[in-house]
Amino acid sequence: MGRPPCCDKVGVKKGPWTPEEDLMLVSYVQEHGPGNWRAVPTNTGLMRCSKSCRLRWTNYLRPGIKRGNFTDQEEKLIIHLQALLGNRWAAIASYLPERTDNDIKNYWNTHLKKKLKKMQAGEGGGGDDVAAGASGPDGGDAGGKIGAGAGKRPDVPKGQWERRLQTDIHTARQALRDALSLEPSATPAKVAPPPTPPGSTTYASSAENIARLLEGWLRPPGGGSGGKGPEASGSTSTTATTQQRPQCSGEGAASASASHSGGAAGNTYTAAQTPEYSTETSKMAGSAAGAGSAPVFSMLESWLLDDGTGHGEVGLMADVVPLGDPSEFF
DNA sequence: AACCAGTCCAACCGCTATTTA
DNA sequence: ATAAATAGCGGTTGGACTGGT
Repeated sequence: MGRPPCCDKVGVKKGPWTPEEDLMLVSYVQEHGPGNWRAVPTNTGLMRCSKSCRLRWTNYLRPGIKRGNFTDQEEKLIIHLQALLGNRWAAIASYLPERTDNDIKNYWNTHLKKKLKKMQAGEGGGGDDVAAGASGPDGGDAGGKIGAGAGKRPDVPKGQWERRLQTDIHTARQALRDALSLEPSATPAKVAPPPTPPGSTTYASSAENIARLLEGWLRPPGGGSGGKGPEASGSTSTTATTQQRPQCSGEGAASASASHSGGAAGNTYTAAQTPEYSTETSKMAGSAAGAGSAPVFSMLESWLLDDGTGHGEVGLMADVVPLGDPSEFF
């Protein structure tokens, strides 16, 4: 009965992606758009399973992805959303359109978890407001999956859990308001896009990314500090190295003529054209989806900080957060 | 300079949810 | 109504990198 896992097929390549593969995938998606991942390997000739292609696109090649350091704002947002939603990284990521769920998850596991632990140890349980969320740093439902049974409670009527969710939203709003007001310089009403630290990399467009990748890839070995060519130890790590650490391939961003400041503007496949990217996030970010995080933060914050009761609280939540099993929230 | 332990992150794995035939 | 196929999510891991000794 059970279907065989797609990746069990023989001849399916695993491991790090090469720039060439990235290029193939990007050009395919530019032409056809994301989705129908099943067809991607066959149509592109990639020896990857569809799952791997989708993951590569959403976590790495998709336009508008910001990489590098998380800002304090983002950090606080993640902490509070995690307290509210648990480890539902995709839902949390919907509030941070420039970040992938994988990124947020990694950041949580490597940074924030420890940070909160330390803080809690230091506070002796008193609790900084940051950790004052519903379920604590690890989330009461951590690891829980929608419908995953283990921690599942008896069915709650939808109306009931929505009311409870709304109550939680009020709590979360209050907590977030507190957190955001801690920022001395950042007036909630207009939060400038987080300044990009010198070392961090903003992924303006996938085409640009690929251009940069290929630049490093095609460079004769010995040219750069990280310049092991394809022939050296296979292709592994070239991708990660060049992308994670742009300085390895020379000036990195400087080599890219594409519009860096305009986010995805320079890409032929704009964020607005990307269904996956445009659906939820564009509701918040509007037409400026690729222009940095400001619009997103502004809308979110204006919602969070809006004292006017009311209209559309649940609506926004329903728009932004895919509502799963209600029992996950309690 | 060499070694080692810790950190970080891209990618994989297994599962559930949703869609389709 | 049912089963199969596909998409998506969250947890985990492997390996490169970094900093300390």
